[in-house]
Amino acid sequence: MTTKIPINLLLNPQQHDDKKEKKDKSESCSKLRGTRVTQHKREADELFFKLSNGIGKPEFELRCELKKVLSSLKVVTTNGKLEENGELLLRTTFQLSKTLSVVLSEFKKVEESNIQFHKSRDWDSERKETNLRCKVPNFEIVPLNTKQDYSTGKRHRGHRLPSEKVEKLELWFNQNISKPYLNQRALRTLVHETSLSPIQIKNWLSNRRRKKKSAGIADTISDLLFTKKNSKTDTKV
Amino acid sequence: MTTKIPINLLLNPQQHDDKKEKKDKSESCSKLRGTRVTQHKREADELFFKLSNGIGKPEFELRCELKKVLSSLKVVTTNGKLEENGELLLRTTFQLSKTLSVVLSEFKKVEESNIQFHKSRDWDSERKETNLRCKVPNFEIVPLNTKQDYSTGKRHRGHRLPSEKVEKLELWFNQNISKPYLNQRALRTLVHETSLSPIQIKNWLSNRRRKKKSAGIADTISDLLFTKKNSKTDTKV
DNA sequence: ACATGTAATTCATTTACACGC
DNA sequence: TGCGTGTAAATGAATTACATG
Repeated sequence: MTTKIPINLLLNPQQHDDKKEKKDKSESCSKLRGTRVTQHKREADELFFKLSNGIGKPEFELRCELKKVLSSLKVVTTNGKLEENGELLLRTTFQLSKTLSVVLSEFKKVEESNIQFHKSRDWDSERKETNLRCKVPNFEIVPLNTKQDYSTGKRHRGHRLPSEKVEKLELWFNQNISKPYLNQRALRTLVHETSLSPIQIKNWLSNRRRKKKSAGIADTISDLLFTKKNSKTDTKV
Repeated sequence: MTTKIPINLLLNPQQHDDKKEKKDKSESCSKLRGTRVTQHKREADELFFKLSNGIGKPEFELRCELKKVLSSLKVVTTNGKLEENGELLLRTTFQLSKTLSVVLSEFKKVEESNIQFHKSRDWDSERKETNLRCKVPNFEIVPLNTKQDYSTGKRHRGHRLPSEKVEKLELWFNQNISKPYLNQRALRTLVHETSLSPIQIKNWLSNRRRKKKSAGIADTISDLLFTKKNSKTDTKV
């Protein structure tokens, strides 16, 4: 059993958040806005240190501390004038805290006592030996485009197929790259593996072949032209 | 004076073409559909050879031959069962022919006799010494997103700024990356360079700072999560 | 069954503007 | 004022489904 967490819950407090999240955040931070930076930086460091050593604590206490960490870090990252590396570090910390907070919320929802999170590689390996119990859900970060509900059975043009099914189709396509055409047996296998209809699989492969064709040409020709494809002039922090 | 050619005119006969282009294409090719492949391949090779040696020819003749080349190549690339490299070569040829055809059309529009194209680097350097005359327009391939007309003065949210102006702003941003904030002098300079309003420039820089901030965090955190950002599993031809 | 055309939809991104500090 | 941030509107690429020959 895997609990799915939409990626937007873990993103920057800037875009792709849904309204509820935004409301919640601005509320919890408003009282701290405008206060001195260095003080909050110290406080945040302190809290985060406490937090990272307090894994055995009950879930509620952890959540309270995380909230404080998040608020403090929010202030620091908003108002702080730091050198680049310091700011990056703070932002990463903010994100990690937020991730932890989201995961804890999910646990709350599952309404189990004495549960553990095991999601991020680093956290995981570092405390394998601590009090592991039963009922450990697997968390999975899902990209935004697979959020929609396919249980209704209603399918429309433009609506995305679940990404894990697309992955399986992609795998088959790459394994049969030299001749990416279906025979009866392959179709049956894929239908079984993906639970998609034969029509969907045929459509998908047809579209995939077209995409491959197109992509190859575009790259080739664009090397010969002046066309500057790369609008990725972003300077990374 | 530069003549702008939208990139979509040069792209694959598959997507992102506008309706007129599509109509034109299907008409000119329909009569050839279904005929034997090898015959047309030979014909195409022949024509392309003739073409590449016939630079001194009048524009009209060149255009006729290009049309034939395009039709033939269309058939070959559509129906042909070739090994991968051969197909790629054919497609590249198709694209180059199409490029030439488009450029010639543009010349037609300018309604000048005895003119030369000098666009692609390779074509250019190879025939520097041939009959160069006056009135040589500069062709520029423009990306799709700058297609819209800004002459009306009507601006809306979401409507893209001309890419050359964005480039200038991007340049300024990167040159002042450590402190990307405007002073009076910088603002005046940019207003003069880009012909954008002060408000637009302020907005752009504000949005750009936000983007930088966000990008840095997203990258950082996504390295730590399982989030697979790269949907770029395309196998290039 | 196939390539191709294209409609419908989603997604990330870009631009503009609102609000509060 | 200028700033960061929230968010609306729009764009364009990509995805999926279906039509045609």
